[in-house]
Amino acid sequence: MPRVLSSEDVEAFRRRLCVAAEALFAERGAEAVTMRELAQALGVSPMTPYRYFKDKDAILAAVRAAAFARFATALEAAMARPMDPLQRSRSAGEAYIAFALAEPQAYRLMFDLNQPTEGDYPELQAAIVRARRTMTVHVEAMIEAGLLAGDAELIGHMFWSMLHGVLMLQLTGKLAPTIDPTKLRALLFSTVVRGLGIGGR
Amino acid sequence: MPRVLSSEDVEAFRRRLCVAAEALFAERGAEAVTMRELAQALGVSPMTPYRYFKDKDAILAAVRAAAFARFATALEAAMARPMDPLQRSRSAGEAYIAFALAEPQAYRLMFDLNQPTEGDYPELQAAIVRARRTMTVHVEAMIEAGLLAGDAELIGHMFWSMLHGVLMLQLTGKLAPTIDPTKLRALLFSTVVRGLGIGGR
DNA sequence: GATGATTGTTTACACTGTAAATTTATGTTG
DNA sequence: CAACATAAATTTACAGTGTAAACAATCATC
Repeated sequence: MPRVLSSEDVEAFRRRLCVAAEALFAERGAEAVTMRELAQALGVSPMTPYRYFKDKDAILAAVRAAAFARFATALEAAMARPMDPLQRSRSAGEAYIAFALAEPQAYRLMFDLNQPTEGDYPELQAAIVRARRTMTVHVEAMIEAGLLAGDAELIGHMFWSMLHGVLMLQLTGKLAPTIDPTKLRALLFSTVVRGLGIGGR
Repeated sequence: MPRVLSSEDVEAFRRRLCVAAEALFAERGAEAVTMRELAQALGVSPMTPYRYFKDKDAILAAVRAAAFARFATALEAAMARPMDPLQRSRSAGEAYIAFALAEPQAYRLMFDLNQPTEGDYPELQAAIVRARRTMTVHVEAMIEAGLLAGDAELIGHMFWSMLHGVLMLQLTGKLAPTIDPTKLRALLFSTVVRGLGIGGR
């Protein structure tokens, strides 16, 4: 145990801890993971994490922030290649869905969990606003391109609501067994697109 | 303490317990409520509830079942008066929203919580299917009236998804502060209705 | 090399759900 | 009616939780 930790060391350990925590959270849900087993996974004593994070809530906040960052990165990547606004919008939606289905626990940590102390973690706060922005940029683009008219933020939230709704019902196993989630999403998307009058007519 | 409990007595205590549990759950969330304080709220010792329910999970199941029942009753009431299918559908949607906003915790208990042992409680199971049916009846009516074409269950799930999405984002405080939930719901509803081509054109 | 600060560990505590032992109060029986 | 049997409720006890506080171990600096 070296006497002094460079801030890189601290950062490194924090990252290591976040990775381990994320893996455990993804397995059995955040609530079910114990500080003691998290510590064991890192090969340190149960109290060591407390040197790097105030408490379990702070760890949760860090893991959430990381998830938001990955999410934003995934969406930005999906919109990176040049394409027309409608394509870009569809691509963003697909990336959103892909992320939620690939990392359901991360998705729920981000968008389902209600962390009352959320405001105490500026890093998390920043990650959230970045993710939110990523979700509305393409709507603005569509409006600017004249494909759509109205309040960009409101319309963005509409797409968000609809995606979030199906995904949450699917992820929590609430859909009727007879329902094919993919079909349901397709119907939703096409209906909303038609309702907005995008792409012609 | 009478020596033998009639099944009415048992039922009565169970109901009393469920009411108390619901109140506590609504205040601070189900997870945060302690068996000890639930017992205290009932004026009994901490272990007494275990005579009437196997464990805390069973209490949660009972509370959820009660919530589903109230929910179904509310929706059925909203659809009771004779009206044309479109009105009925709108009325059901409004009742859905009203319930979710009036009892957000109950709503989350019903539709957000993932209770892995859900299948072990037939009463809960029954309450769930009743609620689900209530949510699709009016879509079937619309299809029969020729206002709509397609798979009733799928379309019903579409409405459900969209309602659930906005409501969850609102209830978990994820909407941007600039967004008016009522406006958002109105936009969603009108867009989907137009997209489905209901009511003319 | 002694000192002091900083890292990590050990111990300890209040709290959780609940199993097991124990008490209490009643209905049944001699 | 007294004695018992038994269901109902309570008390006690335990393993496990997050984490505060005491402690031990390491190294930079004089």
